[in-house]
Amino acid sequence: MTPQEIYDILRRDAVEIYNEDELLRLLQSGRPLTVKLGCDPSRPDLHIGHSVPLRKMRLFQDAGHRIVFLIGDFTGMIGDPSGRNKTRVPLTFEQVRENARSYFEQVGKFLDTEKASVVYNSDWLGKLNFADVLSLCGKTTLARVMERDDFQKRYAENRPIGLHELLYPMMQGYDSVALKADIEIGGTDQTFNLLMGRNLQKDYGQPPQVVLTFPLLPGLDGVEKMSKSLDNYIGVDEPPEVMFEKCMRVPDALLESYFQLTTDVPPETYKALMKNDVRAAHFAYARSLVTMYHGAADAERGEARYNAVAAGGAPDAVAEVTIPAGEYPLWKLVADAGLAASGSEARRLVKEGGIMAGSERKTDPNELFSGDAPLLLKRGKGKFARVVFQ
RNA sequence: GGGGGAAUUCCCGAGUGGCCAAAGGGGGCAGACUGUAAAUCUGUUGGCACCGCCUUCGGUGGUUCGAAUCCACCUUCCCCCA
Repeated sequence: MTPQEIYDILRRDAVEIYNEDELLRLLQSGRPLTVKLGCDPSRPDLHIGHSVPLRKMRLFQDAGHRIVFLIGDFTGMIGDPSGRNKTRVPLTFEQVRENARSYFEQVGKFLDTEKASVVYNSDWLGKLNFADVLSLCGKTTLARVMERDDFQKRYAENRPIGLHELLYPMMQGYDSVALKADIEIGGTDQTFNLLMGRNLQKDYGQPPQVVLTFPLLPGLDGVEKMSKSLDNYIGVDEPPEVMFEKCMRVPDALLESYFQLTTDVPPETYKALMKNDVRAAHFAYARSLVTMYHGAADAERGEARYNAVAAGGAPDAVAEVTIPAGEYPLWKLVADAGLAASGSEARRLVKEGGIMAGSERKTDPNELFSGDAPLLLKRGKGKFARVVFQ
């Protein structure tokens, strides 16, 4: 790809570029650029929302640039007591390294980890003394820091803002100084921090990095951004069947952005598809995404399973639970099969008509079953388990 | 430093001695309708082999036959004044 082609793709997918001319000039300069991406040192379960910036990193890597994953371990080790977030347990050095290792392993799905480097910001932030920190703080003002909309919001709502939190943007910005980053990419929620890096670099006499922000992928609920904790995600490590099914659940209104941000399907193709038949477009999306992460054979399997369940049947492969032979009330089986979190929930589900045993809808939680043959249970629209008596 | 408020179940938020497993809304789950979508309507939403019992209302002690509700201390947060 020529620098111009890379530039065009970036321009198409980025929300903002600060600024475009500098980016084009850098790309055309012919020298290998240092491209920075900041990573959270906590839970390293990657979902396809993460793939948005990672796919751009890949673009740079393929063009021979130096890509750097910056692990924000310094803040992670201090712990962030901010806002509503529950007690966030500070991570230990070992945990951070372990998380980073796992993160990197998953990143391998997107790019060549051999040719990428990983750095930890504790390496330099941990060495600053108080005078250094003060001098760093002197380079901005409270008003500037408070511009950030989440600070503003919290301030307006009388929610606490830790003094150290005000310094986070400074720390992140200083990372760019330490790395002499040419380009930094991130989600739109990082805009302020990324721009802080640009400012600080100028203050430290470096050429300011170009900042590229990319859209945050909305989650399957269509409201919040995709995240594991909100359970509205498609994980890159999920089994093909699950992935396929989740793809089919992507809200219609979001399918276009999912196509654009998470696949290589050309816009003309998916736009035409969506115009003709939204459901068919979902299938196309599911196929291309599952193929990307698992391969064509798995995509076919996922599709076959989806169709079987959609037609009212049961999939071939169902999780099996073995329990000792005997007589059990239905609710107990539902709970033991893992289809309900507790006995009470199992009872409720059965009463509400949410449970099928075999091909019959059951409504009496106390109906007894004993084990001559394995029993297939179905909860709701697509959760299955087979109970085997032994 | 002084004064005044607040902490409730997944979230927001009622409740100010027994009628409270705790109103209402959000979210979740399930049913109907569908495309295993959206919208809409309905039910449900602490646990327990469950018509009864057990544990929950920031923490620890106390008052009372009885406490989410009253008292003491503690913790955390917010507001006002300086």
